[in-house]
Amino acid sequence: MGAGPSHREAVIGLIRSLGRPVSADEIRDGLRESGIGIATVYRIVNKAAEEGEIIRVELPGAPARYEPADLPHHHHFECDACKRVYDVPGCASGVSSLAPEGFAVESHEIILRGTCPDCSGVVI
Amino acid sequence: MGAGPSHREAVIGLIRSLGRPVSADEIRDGLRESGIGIATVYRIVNKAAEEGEIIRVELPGAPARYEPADLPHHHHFECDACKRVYDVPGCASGVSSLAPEGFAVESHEIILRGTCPDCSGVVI
DNA sequence: CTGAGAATGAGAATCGATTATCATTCTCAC
DNA sequence: GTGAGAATGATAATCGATTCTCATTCTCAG
Repeated sequence: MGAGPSHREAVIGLIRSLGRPVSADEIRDGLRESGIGIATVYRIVNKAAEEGEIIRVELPGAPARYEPADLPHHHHFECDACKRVYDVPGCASGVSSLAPEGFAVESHEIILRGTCPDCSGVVI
Repeated sequence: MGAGPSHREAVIGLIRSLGRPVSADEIRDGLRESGIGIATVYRIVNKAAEEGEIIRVELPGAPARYEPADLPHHHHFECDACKRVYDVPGCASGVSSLAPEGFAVESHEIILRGTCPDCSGVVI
């Protein structure tokens, strides 16, 4: 039986520490000194997502990303330049009431796009 | 071969008439009596998107969909049951101002999910 | 130490969406 | 009617993401 696989701790720790949703590739790159393989990264995030510790964040045309499941309600910002995804706290009011009569809204998602501070090119 | 309208007219006409974004498969199925092939559907929508007549709508985990480029600003509702995507008129106020300091927002996208009227099971 | 069982990494396999290929068919100016 | 060139459909090929396979390595109770 497992007592506490260090790979799992490293993966979950990375996801919790970065403060933004990370892809499987980003996880492997972030832990490359440990020599972890991509298959192991997928095994760990799939299991952790199944157990409810993390959630899968899917954006159009991008690989799945993962973030802690216990974050408060928030949305995402995708940088057009570096493709990184950031968390955006808060929510717009009246989002659910946009749906026409007859549509039962159960969840919603807001994606902002543009340029992140790192890529803004504005060097002061 | 049907002496009907050209394939391009049929495809664009279907996209304009349905009032919701449609995928390449939906287009072929909607025009199956014409015997149009999936390759031709892709050729037409790619060219029309390039020319600016239609736009590609990408949602997470779904094939690309296409809708007229001249629609007013709106968003989308994806039915969890039938997977169809509907247009939702209007927009939530203050969406762009959600981004933290330093993030330059250039566009945004709102996706509502839930059950559409067709799938609600409420028969009146 | 030892063996059973779990975990791992490398790479092959798969998956759905989209694109490329190519022989055939169609169009139309002449 | 003819021929050049464009359009088409069937299907093979490709693509990126993810999963599967399997030989090897690790862990640890006995």
